[in-house]
Amino acid sequence: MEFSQAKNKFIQTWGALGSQWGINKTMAQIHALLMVSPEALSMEDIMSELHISRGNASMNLRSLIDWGIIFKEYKAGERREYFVAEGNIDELARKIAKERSKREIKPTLRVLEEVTNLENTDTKEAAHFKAKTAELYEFVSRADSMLEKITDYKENWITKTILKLMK
Amino acid sequence: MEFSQAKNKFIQTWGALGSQWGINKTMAQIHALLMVSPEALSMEDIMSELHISRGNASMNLRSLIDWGIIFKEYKAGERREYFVAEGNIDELARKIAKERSKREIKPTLRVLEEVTNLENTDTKEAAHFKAKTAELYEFVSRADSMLEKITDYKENWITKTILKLMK
DNA sequence: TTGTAGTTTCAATAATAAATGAAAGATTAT
DNA sequence: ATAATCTTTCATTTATTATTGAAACTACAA
Repeated sequence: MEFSQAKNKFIQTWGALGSQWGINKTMAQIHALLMVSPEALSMEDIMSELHISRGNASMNLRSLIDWGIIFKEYKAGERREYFVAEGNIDELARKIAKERSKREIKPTLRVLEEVTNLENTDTKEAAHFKAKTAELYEFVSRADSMLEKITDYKENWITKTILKLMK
Repeated sequence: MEFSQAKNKFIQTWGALGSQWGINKTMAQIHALLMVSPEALSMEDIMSELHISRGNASMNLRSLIDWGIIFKEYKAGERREYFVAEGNIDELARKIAKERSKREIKPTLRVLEEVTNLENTDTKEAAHFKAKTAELYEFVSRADSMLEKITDYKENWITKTILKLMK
């Protein structure tokens, strides 16, 4: 396979994966492009490589920066901004996990906690509801804290230890 | 809070969470409804509780069955079908993890493997590309196998062990 | 075999989400 | 100041995804 073909395939695949995970396609593609670029790229570079508009590029670059997985870079004597991706993949995973936890899991936990505090458990339905949501709360909370712990070890020795444990 | 309010809030929240994870809203809502229902529900029940059409209900029930997280139930002497959710939450998580791995992670791994096999690494770009995709392959592959191992232990002792280890 | 009670399919429509591009904002150089 | 270069915003358009509903299909009962 040609380099340009391989690169394109990688960007498309990463974009598709993004969509399935609730991240918009372009955002994932820009990230893919920056990951495999040895040099920082300008907005123009990104627009022309991915055939997207200025507005689209601008907005998605901002989102990626908000997520903390790409950074701005300035070149001496140049006004234009350049962008690079987080280079360390463990760190990338850590940031994504943290962000999704903050945006999705934590709010869900708050709702679960709220609805499981239902006082009135007269009916069979209400009692079952309370039990199930409590169980769900426990589970989600446990999973979230596991994820947090696994990803918080930057050196990632714990991951290796776990894998060894489970051989 | 009233039971019916709490129930509604839970269903809405679960639906919203689903969308963010690439699962359609109705599918997640049906699942939420069945999870908190002590009795099996018919398609009619689901349609009227969620105010959705027959076609929508039928299609999403099928998807949920394909995922293995809800089941059909037949009542003696009744022609109509009833549905119940997987009751065990660990088992639910295991099935979801397995399904997403099969549908998304495994295909991604195949592409990563393919593109990283690029022969020609003359240019700096190509060399960097090969290195990055290889690194990504290693990472995704490691994460996938961890997930598999964690969720495969039905009794889940390993999860508890890990949490203890990381205190 | 016809009717009844149910389920599935799928083309049409509606709802949602993403992308465009032109105008407005910044920032630096002259 | 004014121009030049670059970035951001956001109303509009376009693309994607979900939903509807009516017809086709299935299985059983009379």
